[in-house]
Amino acid sequence: MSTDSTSAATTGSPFVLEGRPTAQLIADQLREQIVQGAFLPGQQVNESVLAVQLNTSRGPIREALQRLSQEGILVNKRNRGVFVRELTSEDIREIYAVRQALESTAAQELLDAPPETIEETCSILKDTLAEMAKQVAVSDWPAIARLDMQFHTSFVAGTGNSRLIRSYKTLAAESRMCILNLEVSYPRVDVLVEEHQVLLDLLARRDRKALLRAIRQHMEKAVEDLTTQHDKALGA
Amino acid sequence: MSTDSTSAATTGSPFVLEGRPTAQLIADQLREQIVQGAFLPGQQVNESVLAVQLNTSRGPIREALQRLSQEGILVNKRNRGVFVRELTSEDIREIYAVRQALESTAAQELLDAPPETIEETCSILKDTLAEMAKQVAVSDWPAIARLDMQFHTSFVAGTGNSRLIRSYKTLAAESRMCILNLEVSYPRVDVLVEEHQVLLDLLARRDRKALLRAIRQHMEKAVEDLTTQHDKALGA
DNA sequence: GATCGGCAAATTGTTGACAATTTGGCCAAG
DNA sequence: CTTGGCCAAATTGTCAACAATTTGCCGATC
Repeated sequence: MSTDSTSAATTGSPFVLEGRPTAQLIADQLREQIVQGAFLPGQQVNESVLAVQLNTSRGPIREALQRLSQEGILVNKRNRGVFVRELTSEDIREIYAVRQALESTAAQELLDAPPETIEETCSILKDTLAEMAKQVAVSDWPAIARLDMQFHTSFVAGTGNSRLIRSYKTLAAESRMCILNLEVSYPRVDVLVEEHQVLLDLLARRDRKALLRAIRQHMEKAVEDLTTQHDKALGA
Repeated sequence: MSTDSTSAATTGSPFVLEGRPTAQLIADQLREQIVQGAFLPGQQVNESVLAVQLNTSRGPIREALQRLSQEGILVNKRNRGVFVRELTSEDIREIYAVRQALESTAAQELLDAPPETIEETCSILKDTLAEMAKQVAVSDWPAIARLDMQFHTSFVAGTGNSRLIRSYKTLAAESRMCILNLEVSYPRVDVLVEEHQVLLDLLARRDRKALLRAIRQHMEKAVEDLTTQHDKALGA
């Protein structure tokens, strides 16, 4: 914790987890921290210390951790504790295969939706993309990773299909964990913005076939980048 | 577990939730009961009574209920309780749209897998189908519904893609809740076996295109059946 | 010197009690 | 007769203490 500014803990402690849905809040907060790399893969997450850190008891913490375990970003070893999941190249392939399936479906549902739905989605995506470009300029990689997934999540959210969204969000969190480790090996981050811009344009133009192809290529490229990076780190 | 009858308690107690992963056990047990219709849609599920019925405390019960809430078969109203989810026609369309996406992906992954993987999957599917035919003969609808989803789940499981499987299992549970209400309006249950046999044959023949088409049609037909049934019940 | 057995520390799993909140009914006022 | 607020019951949300289990270490023995 400490100074990382942006979100989450913010500050430390003056406020005591305001709000109503407590365990959910903790889960969201933790997910954000994990996904941003505040906890290293394989690291143990201790219930008791979290309880005191967040100024609550182990009950809500436990619920939150269990939730994140079910989402797959934590693993629960019986009577041992929960640990931040370590993702293998195989995991990456799995995640992106499912993402491709869901996002392709989202594309089709979106294109069959009323025009105003498409337009509103495009508008949201445009804003996200603009923000991403801004962060690319200052090379804030965690922010870029966040906006990358926000783009895709908003895309899927445009369908309004709550099951699609629910399934996708889980994968989005896992993807952010992957992307985070990609930082060093990405020579030109601006291609990221371009790639997403292509997706947005194709949606706006309602070019179904090209959009589906672009999604597939986007995913395949990501797997390529992530696995090579991953294997390289492993070999080193 | 005796068939239905009263409900949960059944049992009474000869066995006390043996085993190791307790909360998970409770969740599985509850999911099975809910999905079999032991709890009616909209009905409240009380933590305390479950705790005494299952001879445990509220802690594990709570975890199990939260898990099922996250899966979507229960809904959690803050400070009110958890209730069995009531599915609308819109929900049905959502569920089957995602199922189609995931199952199509599973088909493609399976067809790209080594032959022995396909063969083993076919073998499992064949057994399930045989069992289904048996239950059709005696018109045990809950069993048929269970085997229906077991067929599809095994199909997806054949890919070995754990994310795919995880996402699909959730939808499978929701689907069973839908199918259960379909009983009365299904004049010829044997077409169910035939339909699944077609899917199995196409997988065995590795006919990619036809298999994908069959999956799409299977899902579309299901939505058709389920929504008309649902709307009829609503109108009545 | 290596290995097996037991011991202690740490962590999760479980439990029962207490607090907070929502809901429905009841009573009174208009 | 209707409407408004108050009160009580029921249920979940939270908490702190206790129990069970796993792990790694240390010493004794072969």
